[in-house]
Amino acid sequence: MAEHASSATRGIDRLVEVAFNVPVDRTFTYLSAEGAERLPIGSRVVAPFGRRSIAGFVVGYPDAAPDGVVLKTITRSANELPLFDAGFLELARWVKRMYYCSLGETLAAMIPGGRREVSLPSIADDVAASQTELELSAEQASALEAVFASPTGLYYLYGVTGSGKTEVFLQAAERTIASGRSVIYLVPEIALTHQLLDAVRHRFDGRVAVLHSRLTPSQRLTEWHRIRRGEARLVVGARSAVFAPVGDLGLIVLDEEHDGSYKSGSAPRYHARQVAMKRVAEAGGRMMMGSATPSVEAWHLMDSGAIVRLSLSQRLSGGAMPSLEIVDLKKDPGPLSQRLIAAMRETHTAGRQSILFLNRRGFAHFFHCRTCGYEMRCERCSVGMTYHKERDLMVCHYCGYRVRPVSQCPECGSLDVGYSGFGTERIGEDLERLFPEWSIARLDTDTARRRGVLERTIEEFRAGKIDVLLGTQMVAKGLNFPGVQLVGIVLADTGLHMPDFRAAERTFGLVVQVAGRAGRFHPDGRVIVQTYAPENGAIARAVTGDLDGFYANELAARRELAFPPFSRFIRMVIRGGDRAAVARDADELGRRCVARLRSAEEILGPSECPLSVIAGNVRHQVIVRTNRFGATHQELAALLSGYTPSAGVYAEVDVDPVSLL
DNA sequence: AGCACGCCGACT
DNA sequence: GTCGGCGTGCTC
Repeated sequence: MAEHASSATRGIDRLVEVAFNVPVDRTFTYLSAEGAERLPIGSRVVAPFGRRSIAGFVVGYPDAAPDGVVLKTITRSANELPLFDAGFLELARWVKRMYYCSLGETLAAMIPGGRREVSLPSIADDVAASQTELELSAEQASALEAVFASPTGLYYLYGVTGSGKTEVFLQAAERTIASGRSVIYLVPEIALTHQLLDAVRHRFDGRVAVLHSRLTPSQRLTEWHRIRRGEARLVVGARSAVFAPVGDLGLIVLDEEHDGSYKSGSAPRYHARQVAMKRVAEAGGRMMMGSATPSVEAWHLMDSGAIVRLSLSQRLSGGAMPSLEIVDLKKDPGPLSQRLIAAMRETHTAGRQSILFLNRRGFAHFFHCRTCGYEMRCERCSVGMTYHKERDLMVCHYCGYRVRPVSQCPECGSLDVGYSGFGTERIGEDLERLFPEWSIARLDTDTARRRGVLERTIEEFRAGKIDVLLGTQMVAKGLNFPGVQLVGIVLADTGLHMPDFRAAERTFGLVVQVAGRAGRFHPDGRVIVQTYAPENGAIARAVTGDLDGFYANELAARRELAFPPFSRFIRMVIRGGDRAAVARDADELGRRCVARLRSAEEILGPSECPLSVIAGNVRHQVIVRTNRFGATHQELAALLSGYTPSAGVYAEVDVDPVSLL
């Protein structure tokens, strides 16, 4: 008692540890308001910080005040329940450590930013999706049984589009919830469609919380508290939903596991798959991944047995695998080959629909001078400018910089200039000219910019009011249209020549995924793949459906180069406006890495990034390759804690980078 | 990251 | 003479 009294007089009882969303790898000690209850872990508070007042999170109770500073007092605590508990905080500390950022930055990324709860948008009544459990095929049923044969483990539903992965996921979720535990169901943002949401809302009624991008921060907060209260037992959402504060986590579903959007592009640069694995391991739950085109890493883990491979080989609902044909654009020139045009005519005559896919926006990708070789590049980035005809602008797709098009070379004045490298806008124009009497719709971020266009176009296409749907990624993922017979990939090579070791994997995955859009509901689906590189292994194997061959070949190549999954990368990008300062800092960081990362296999660089300038920032990189990740990670943490770049220079650390551009 | 304080050029 | 450029330093 005496002890308690004396500590109270010294104010120990009032000390709270607060984490702020600032890139400073430490927390700060405050006094809670006099006479107030001690603030619980997970409280959001507002406190004076420097010369401003900002929100932070209570993360602990120091048992001593720091030396030499006058403590400030918490201004107020948000009038709400704590946002997280000790277990959640442990997860945040793990993420912070793994991805090298501050605790406050991590918590800010894990927790919705809303300040007050609000009512949620009402659910649409017009539901076409299946509302009841479907009968499982023998293959589906045995996959489900395999998952539930053990209380834990990592499983992979490997199966073509239309093989019924979703139904197995939903029934696994139902069984998990029935056993009293909770479920997190992750999908790429683009796959958060009405179809899926209607299905889960009707099957799981009031027990589901959906976290999608159209929610306001306040609406997210409302869902967050519903999850914390245990009201929602199934959480459906994109990447950040992996942090949903469910109690007694029994299952995480990670659909479309190969999708790059599971990796965060800003601090903390976490991968939802890694976080999910960590969470199920801690909770003693199961994890189910699924894709028709697993990442090479996941395939390797399946080969090794670390992930159980459950194959779904048959298409359901009368669908059959489409026929795939390759068109060599060197022999039947594009952008739209005679073969593809003929196939579109046949499809139209048969009263069916076509989808054309091209992963590049705009009209043309290069403006160049045939006299002096000039090529128009962005002033602020090291990439070419794309011509957008409708807007009559040259646009940089990295930073948005735009300039007026010119009709003569800005360097030598020659009039012998031209555009090359077609995008969706150009193909759209070609289609209008070729098929003037058809209804053609284009779907990319340029046309979908206006609100409602995306939904309306999809609806009209599904209703058969559109003959040809032309688009980028948007038309490639998650959408199923009963009337589609033909899918044309306008140029399969787009990502192939990127200076990135995952280029082949991405190209392969894209072709297989897009091809899966055809023949989903009919046995006569047809896919035409146009390419300048028909002999390329990734494209050839995608077209022949030789998935085993692709993975075996790709893994052999990665093993040869000692690239992931046979090693791990940690990438550091040093960027800033001052070229000399960036080069100097990158050299210094590289030297320190060589000296101190004794466990690393190799230090690559420092060198210029392939995209050497973005938005006026010069970019250099150091890539660490290691077979002893734990040791290297620890050595790097020590190194970074004593490293401060020059003013105006920033170092970004990316663990297991997805892109090396 | 903010937001200050800090020292050198073109304006009422 | 001031207003203001953004360099660098700190935040309990």
